Amino acid sequence: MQKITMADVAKAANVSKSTVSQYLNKRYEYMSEETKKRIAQAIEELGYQPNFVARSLKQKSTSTIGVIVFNILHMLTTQVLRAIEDVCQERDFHVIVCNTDDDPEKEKKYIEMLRAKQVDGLIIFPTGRNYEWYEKMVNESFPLVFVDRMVPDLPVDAVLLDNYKAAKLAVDHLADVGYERIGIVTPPLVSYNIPRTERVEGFKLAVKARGLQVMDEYIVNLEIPCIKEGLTKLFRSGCPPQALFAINDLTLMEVLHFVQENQLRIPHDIALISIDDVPFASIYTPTLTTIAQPAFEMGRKAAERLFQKIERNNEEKEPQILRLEPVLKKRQSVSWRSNP
Amino acid sequence: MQKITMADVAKAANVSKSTVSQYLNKRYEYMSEETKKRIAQAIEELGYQPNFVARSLKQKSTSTIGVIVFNILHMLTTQVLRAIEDVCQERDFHVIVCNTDDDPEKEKKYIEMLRAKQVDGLIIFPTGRNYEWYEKMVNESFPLVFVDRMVPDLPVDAVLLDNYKAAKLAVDHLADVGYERIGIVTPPLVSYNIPRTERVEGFKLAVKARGLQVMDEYIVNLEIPCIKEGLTKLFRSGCPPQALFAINDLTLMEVLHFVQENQLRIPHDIALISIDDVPFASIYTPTLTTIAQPAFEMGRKAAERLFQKIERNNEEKEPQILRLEPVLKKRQSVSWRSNP
DNA sequence: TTGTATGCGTTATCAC
DNA sequence: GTGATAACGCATACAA
Repeated sequence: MQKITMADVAKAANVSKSTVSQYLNKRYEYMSEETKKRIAQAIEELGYQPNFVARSLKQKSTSTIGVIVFNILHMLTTQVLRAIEDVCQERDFHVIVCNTDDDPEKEKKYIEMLRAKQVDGLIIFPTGRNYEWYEKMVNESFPLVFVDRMVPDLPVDAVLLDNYKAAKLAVDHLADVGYERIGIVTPPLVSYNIPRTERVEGFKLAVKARGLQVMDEYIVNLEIPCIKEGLTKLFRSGCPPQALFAINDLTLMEVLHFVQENQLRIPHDIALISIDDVPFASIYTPTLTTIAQPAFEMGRKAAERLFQKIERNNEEKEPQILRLEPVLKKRQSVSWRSNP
Repeated sequence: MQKITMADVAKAANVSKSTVSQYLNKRYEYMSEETKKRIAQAIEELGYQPNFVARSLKQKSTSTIGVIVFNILHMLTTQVLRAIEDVCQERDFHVIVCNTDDDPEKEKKYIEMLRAKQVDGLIIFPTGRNYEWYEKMVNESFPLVFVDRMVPDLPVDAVLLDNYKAAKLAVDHLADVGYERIGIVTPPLVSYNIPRTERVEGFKLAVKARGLQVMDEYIVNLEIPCIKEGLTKLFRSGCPPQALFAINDLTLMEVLHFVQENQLRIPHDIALISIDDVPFASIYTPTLTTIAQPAFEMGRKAAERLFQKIERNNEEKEPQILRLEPVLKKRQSVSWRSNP
């Protein structure tokens, strides 16, 4: 089963390779109907399939982009990916997906390999810990867009949630219905993880803006497996929070486990709000109040921005940080609380 | 910022291109330390990055596989993808992910384009409706593995759930604890969707094997948006089922919505079991009894099988249909029911 | 141990 | 309108 090439088609149709190439690229202008037919027939008979690799080599463009994510298992990632795929589909581009487990070494390797494979652009959910590599791409003005996280001091386009607004939305909603002692649950705060930092920061600002107290012990920042224990301690203390704000879906899961194990009633014993509109929010009992990230919009915007850069590579626009609007989904896990 | 090529490196290091090529491919055997150093230095100074496309053209291998799925948003898909990615990572392969929305036209186009891009193999969650294209790949003995679904009468390796066993597991568990009137909920049965068909078939067999009655009106097969309505009708009828078996996560969601809207109590009013171990199974109230698919194993097995075919392309083994074991996760949504 | 020549399958530039 | 011919960047057989 050796491959049929353009040369074979040319021979079969009694024309030259160049003519076949013209035909394939629809440069019909100066081509006789006769030859067109003969070529079409030869292609058909031989079952010729163009070799895109050769074409890519010549044209210096692969119609392929790379997407490097830190965890493909996150809902957000999947949805963003889906949106990116849709945009690519419209343009006959393909997507190479790579998973880093938030490991900078893997990220570095992927960046290197994908660039070696000559992808036309890269969308990255960055670990945030490969500054030189990001910078290198910027310097070469290689098409690059960050998603979900951004890297400070680096002029790279990024599409992410407006985390401050999301936190404010949560706090304001809780405060509006009468909650005063509000806790927040998050994985550890690390400098390179911007969303976490921003959400906690936004939380503090919003609490203060409401004239409420920011209680340090209400800020639970622990590795995922330790969260339940941390919450247990907090709730055994004298004055536990009346409401918890879970910073993302994974922490929400831990909070729910905690609630279940301790037979707490939502929202009576503890009100709950979280970022990420988990799929079971509307079927949980009670239904869960969440703050949805516009995941598809994030993916679409990121992809569109990337294609802008791919298509007119020259015009060096200012890097643009898109902060998309969170959406409050009011459900039952937060409800009116009369003041004591 | 024009590209640095091997020729540039060769010139800078004062050697020929071939020597550089040797160096890059670690064919050090007959190379003097001196030249090695010079080449290494030249590469470093020029910031040379190999062009993998050119290499691929020459070697007829791209170190890239394609994965065509029908819905990347399904948990199962994501998990399988993740496992595939892990296997590929070990081998320095990359994965191009394509999403078909279960549309055969899109699938066809993707198969064509990915083959044009010279991927070394393909893992497909098939729509089941591109028989000729699948067959073409088989005839050319192009490395191909199906996942989740299989296509009857086509000698293609496939990795899927043992759907019969899964259905039997569900029915037996329900029967063991005393349920007799068992219903099943599924999207429409169509010939090309093997898992659905097998699960319903397996359900019927298992019910009969238990000496129970297969009631046609207990087999709810409707488009997802119609399921709630169908269930409503069923439960208004004289003799509704005591337990429901949801065939996958999407139908489960509909069943849960139905349950919630009608304020039914699980498992008192209706017991529930479903295939797909949804992430909220253990935090739902009550916790949900499910039958887990070994998603990671599926992905890993599929990828390993594909690499076997890629590596020793010749040996034409009999196609192998791997049916993986479902795992019953007993939780609270099914519990002892005393016979009336 | 290193260099030369050739080819991988296309596309692009010119002649004809 | 169509056909030579030369790239594209790398790998490899063979020569030196």
